[in-house]
Amino acid sequence: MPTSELDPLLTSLADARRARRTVMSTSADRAARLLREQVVEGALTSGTRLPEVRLAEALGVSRNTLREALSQLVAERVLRREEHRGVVVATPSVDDVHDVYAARRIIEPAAVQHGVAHDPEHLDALELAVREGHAAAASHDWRGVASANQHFHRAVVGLAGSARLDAQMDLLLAEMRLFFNQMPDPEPFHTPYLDENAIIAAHLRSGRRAEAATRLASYLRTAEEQLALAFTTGGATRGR
Amino acid sequence: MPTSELDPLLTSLADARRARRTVMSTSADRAARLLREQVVEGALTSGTRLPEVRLAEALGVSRNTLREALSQLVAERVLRREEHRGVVVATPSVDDVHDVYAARRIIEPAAVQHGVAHDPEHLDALELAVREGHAAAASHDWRGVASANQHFHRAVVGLAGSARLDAQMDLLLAEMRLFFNQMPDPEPFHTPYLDENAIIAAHLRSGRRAEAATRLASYLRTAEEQLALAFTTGGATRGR
DNA sequence: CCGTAGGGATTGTTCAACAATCCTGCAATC
DNA sequence: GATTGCAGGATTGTTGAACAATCCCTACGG
Repeated sequence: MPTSELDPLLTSLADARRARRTVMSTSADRAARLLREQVVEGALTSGTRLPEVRLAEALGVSRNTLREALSQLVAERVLRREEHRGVVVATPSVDDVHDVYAARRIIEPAAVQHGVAHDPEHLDALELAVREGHAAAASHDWRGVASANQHFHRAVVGLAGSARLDAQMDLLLAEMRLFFNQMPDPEPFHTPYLDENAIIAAHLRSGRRAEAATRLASYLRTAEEQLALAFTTGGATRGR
Repeated sequence: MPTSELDPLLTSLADARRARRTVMSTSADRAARLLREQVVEGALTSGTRLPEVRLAEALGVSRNTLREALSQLVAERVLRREEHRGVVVATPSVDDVHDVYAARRIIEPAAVQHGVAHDPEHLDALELAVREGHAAAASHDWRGVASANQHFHRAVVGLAGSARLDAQMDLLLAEMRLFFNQMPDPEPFHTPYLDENAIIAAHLRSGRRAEAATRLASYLRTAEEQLALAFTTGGATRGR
């Protein structure tokens, strides 16, 4: 290939173009992103039905493109489609809690112990999430603590160095938000794990992977128990 | 609840109804399932564009419902959408190979070692896949060997006991099919791993999880190298 | 050889419609 | 009084046609 010098320029332009694309994107994608955001942020509590016509005009798109967005979100498990009854925000049960944690207990400790991307960049992301969590806790912002916690676990999976695994983890974390939004009193659930995160990050910074992995594993076990307990006893507000 | 005796009948009916729903399903879902099948079975080689009009009339659905199906499949990464250019069967690169294997190297050994569903049922599934592979090899059906291999690894992940992880693994295995379909000579790639599968299954039947996990880990490492090698030197037929 | 204008094809998106299905309320019945 | 039957309305599933925006290719001109 004789063309040599301008190659970097070409690729950078292609990148920019792709970036603008992802910013602009299509109407369906934009609608999907908005809806996903609303669901994950808890603005739409689980179980609420989403009528297509109202939703479409609220988003300023036609019903058909809205349905494309909905298909996308249903495939991501963020929404559930019940035939001829409409799409609803998923209403997870305690079984879903166990299923999600079964997956997390497999993925996260393994990423810590056998990940191939334990570079400074990812370790920085871990510690950044820890600091973010402490800051949010200082101002009694439990929602911020929850966000920071999720950022921490996303960073944990990032250590594996697989974009596909990262995407999968994002889906799992989105479902976690649904769990939280369904709990009666989510606040005390998050704070205890702040210190645990800090310890794990420190272990990893020093290269003590095994310790970090076992710590994370037991961490996840207790978190699962607590969450399941809150679901059964606390009478999580099931969909009517 | 005083109503007691007919409760089982009620639940069984509800189950049947749900089952029929998943069988019949909607047009969009059916189209999506057909397309996914075609892609995974290798009938549609990677890189081929899928024009909406022709595809729609081939499937006997309108363009709008087809687009719903396509949105679904794009969300599943089975297809890739390039704006204003159409959806194409994903054309994986070497980077994708490494990414997929990074995920598998995290998930599979961990499922073997720390899975919570090592019950007879799942172990039977493992051994069934082993036998299926040997049978296919006996009749020199390399495609059958590949299928059996995938069934084996799906069963491995099944040991984790997480439906979500299973679904994720199905996606990864579908991408593996794309890799194979792109290789010039896939036959000799699959057969060497038959014995390896048998050994791992035997280890697990005897409860020797650690041995099975390490064996599987090194297995995946060499498989990744071989596949990457075939991609770079073999001149995998990139999109025209 | 390089750029460029034009035309055809394909995608993104909307609108309007219709059948099928679901939900709600009310009347009729045992 | 609770259940059944039955309209009527609302919502979903699906279609067909249309149009602008964009891409791809080709032929033309410098």
